[in-house]
Amino acid sequence: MLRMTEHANEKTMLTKNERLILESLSQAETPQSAYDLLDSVRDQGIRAPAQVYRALSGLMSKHLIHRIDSSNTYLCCQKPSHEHPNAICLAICDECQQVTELDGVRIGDQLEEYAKASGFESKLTSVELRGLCAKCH
Amino acid sequence: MLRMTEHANEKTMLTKNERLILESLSQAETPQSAYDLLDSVRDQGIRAPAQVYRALSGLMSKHLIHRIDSSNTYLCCQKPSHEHPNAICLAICDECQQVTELDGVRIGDQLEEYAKASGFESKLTSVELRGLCAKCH
DNA sequence: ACGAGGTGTGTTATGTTATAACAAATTTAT
DNA sequence: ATAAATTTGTTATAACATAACACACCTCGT
Ligand SMILES: [Zn+2]
Ligand SMILES: [Zn+2]
Ligand SMILES: [Zn+2]
Ligand SMILES: [Zn+2]
Repeated sequence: MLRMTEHANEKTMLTKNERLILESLSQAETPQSAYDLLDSVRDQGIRAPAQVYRALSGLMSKHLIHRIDSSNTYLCCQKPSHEHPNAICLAICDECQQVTELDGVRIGDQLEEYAKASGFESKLTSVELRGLCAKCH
Repeated sequence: MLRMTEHANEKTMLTKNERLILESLSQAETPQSAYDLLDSVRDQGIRAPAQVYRALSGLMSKHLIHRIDSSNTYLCCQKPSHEHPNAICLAICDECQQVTELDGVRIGDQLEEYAKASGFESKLTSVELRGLCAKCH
């Protein structure tokens, strides 16, 4: 971990492996699987899935990346400065794989309303839209 | 498969394995993994994952079951008569695992609106809310 | 009746995604 | 300095999913 003097901004508190994985993800043009990432950081000393999954897990809890459940892939958050929204909303193009992150606060609030009608108290919601992006349709 | 004379209602056109899996799923109290289902139908002649996955795949395309991407599990559709909505919305209790299916037409339309602002044309969206159900919170 | 085409089934093998468990190294706190 | 906490490296295994192929069965046109 980093020294105490660097604790100021919690978002920059990344471990070595988290930095490697985040760097690799940020250079990718499309969402990457954990094993894609493993391949791309092998030459930087990472050898086992567990190391990658630990880094991914840390980055997710810091809200710097998101996981796409429908494809078991990961991508950088496009709103890394946002307050943790109650929903993560990703519009994923089935043609070119580009992803656009939508406003998770607005959509999350709306969904929370709907759910509340059934007595459900939502904490964390995930929205994945599949279709065609502006370029592809 | 059934005879031609029974083709009338496409929703009842289930294969033997689809019927077995749907029956098993409908008796489960919580969402089941493919391997949970495999265990529960072993004594009815199903022996391999591929058979289960084929049945699940068929049932999903007939909109009789849904898959929960965040937990790799499957459950019966709670609105089996609904016209195929543009969104499947599941509110999943983290305490008791009960799932409530919300109105996918209404929510899907709303999300489609939001996405369109980014030029995205959505076809099929999935919403998974995590939290506590009415009983548990 | 026959054979072609389509669909469903059974089976084996393999591919893909993710975690458990533990020891060693490093960082931080006292 | 030493103890405590965290991060890392490593091996092994668990959990989830599909590929590929042979065979059975039904339907349809001849
Ligand atoms: Zn984000
Ligand atoms: Zn596109
Ligand atoms: Zn449904
Ligand atoms: Zn509950």
